[in-house]
Amino acid sequence: MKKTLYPEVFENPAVTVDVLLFTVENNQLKIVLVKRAEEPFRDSWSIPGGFVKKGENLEEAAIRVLNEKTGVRDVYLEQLYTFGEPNRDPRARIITVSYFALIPSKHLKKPDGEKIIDIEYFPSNKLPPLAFDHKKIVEYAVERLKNKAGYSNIVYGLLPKKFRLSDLQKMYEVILGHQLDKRNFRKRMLSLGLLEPTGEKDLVGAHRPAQLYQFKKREVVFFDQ
Amino acid sequence: MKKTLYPEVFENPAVTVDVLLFTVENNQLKIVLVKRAEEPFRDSWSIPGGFVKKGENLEEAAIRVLNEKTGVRDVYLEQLYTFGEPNRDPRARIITVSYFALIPSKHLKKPDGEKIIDIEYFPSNKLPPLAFDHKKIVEYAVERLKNKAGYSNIVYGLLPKKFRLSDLQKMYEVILGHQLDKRNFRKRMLSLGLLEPTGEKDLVGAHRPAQLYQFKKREVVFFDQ
DNA sequence: TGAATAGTGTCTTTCAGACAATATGCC
DNA sequence: GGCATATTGTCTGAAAGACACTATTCA
Repeated sequence: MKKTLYPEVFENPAVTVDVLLFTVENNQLKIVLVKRAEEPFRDSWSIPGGFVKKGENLEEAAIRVLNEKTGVRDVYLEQLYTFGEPNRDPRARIITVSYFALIPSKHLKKPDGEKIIDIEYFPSNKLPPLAFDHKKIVEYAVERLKNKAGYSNIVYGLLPKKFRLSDLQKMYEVILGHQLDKRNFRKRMLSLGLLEPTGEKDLVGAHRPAQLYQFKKREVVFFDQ
Repeated sequence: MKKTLYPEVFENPAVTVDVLLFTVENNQLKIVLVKRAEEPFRDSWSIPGGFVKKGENLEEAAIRVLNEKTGVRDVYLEQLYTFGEPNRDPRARIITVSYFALIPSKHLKKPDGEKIIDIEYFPSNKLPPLAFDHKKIVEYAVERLKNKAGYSNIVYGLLPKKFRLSDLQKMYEVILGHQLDKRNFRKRMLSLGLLEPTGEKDLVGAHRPAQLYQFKKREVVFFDQ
């Protein structure tokens, strides 16, 4: 079979980016979903996503789409996986490159667009029915997040600049889904050398004040890469 | 800005799959490259790849393309990363989903197509000039392979059905780029429970014959997922 | 018996995990 | 003093890493 130099345009699939935006709120790992305003799957919840534009690369597209749909800026995004089953979208062939990110829950804003978009956090283990193959994508992302958490400072995105070690521990506990020993957790976190004490103390509450820490670097460091 | 329900077709990028096919030969980690017969980058070496067809999913496309270009079948493929810089191909917007695989070096065959395609193994640390952004893709894949090797039986694909432990060790040494202690290696590999002795012995050479082993399961198991 | 590779065990160090008492500040 | 949270160290078991000698076959 002869292959044409230029692929037939009509065969080109559309390419989207989907952003899995996680947060921790009320001791639960939650994910941001938006309600679809159009068919197919009108009124179903879905992962915020959008088409990749001509001049932008995939990460730029993810950043733009995230901002348009959720108002969120300045987050660390990591490419997750590319889903491309031929019939995952009933309208047309749409291949989606998924990204994930973690943000503090208060960072979410409703976008300023002309129409109000329904946007909401859902506990990652109590999802509503989702459009397309989005259930599978969310489950894949949750799995990856749990695996990555143990070897990274990925939770950086979830915390304010200065935080208590007990805040940090709580984030890990929620993501991993189980409790951690306080002494072992502190030992390990501090030995990684990613944190530094700010010298400031948290003076809230009728109890001993906690040292506030911050991450030395803004970049997320992965230890398995 | 109003978003159309259906993306403008002319904006759709082409989507390809590229397969990074590694082997170990002469104690070197090598990768399969094909010489381009057409512009752009005519006569440059490149990663075997091809366009995703309408009815197939990404992995099916990778399997097909791999077979068409290299004659290789029945390999374990793993999705690696999706590259989508807008100008990575001078002809048009082409987004590529990369996969990688490992095969015994003898499995490579020149394809039976109408024209002879130049296809060759290159040591992964001595690459010729590559077309497009393929250098970056290969380097990314080599890095991932090294990181994965320690936690998986991914080298399964590199060995014949029955093999000596010293063969297995050699594969790891070549991929990781450094030597391993024989006793510690055997201790760890056998304790993982993935291998079983076949009872057969390798009677080649003027020395004590080696026990031949095989993997219990055909599936590649990753310990970090 | 010499050459070549197969096969094996111990010690040490390191890391993860279990576990409980003291410290500090506010009321 | 009572309450609430912060902070700290030891022991144990498991796994990783350093390290050297014996076993088997063939020429």
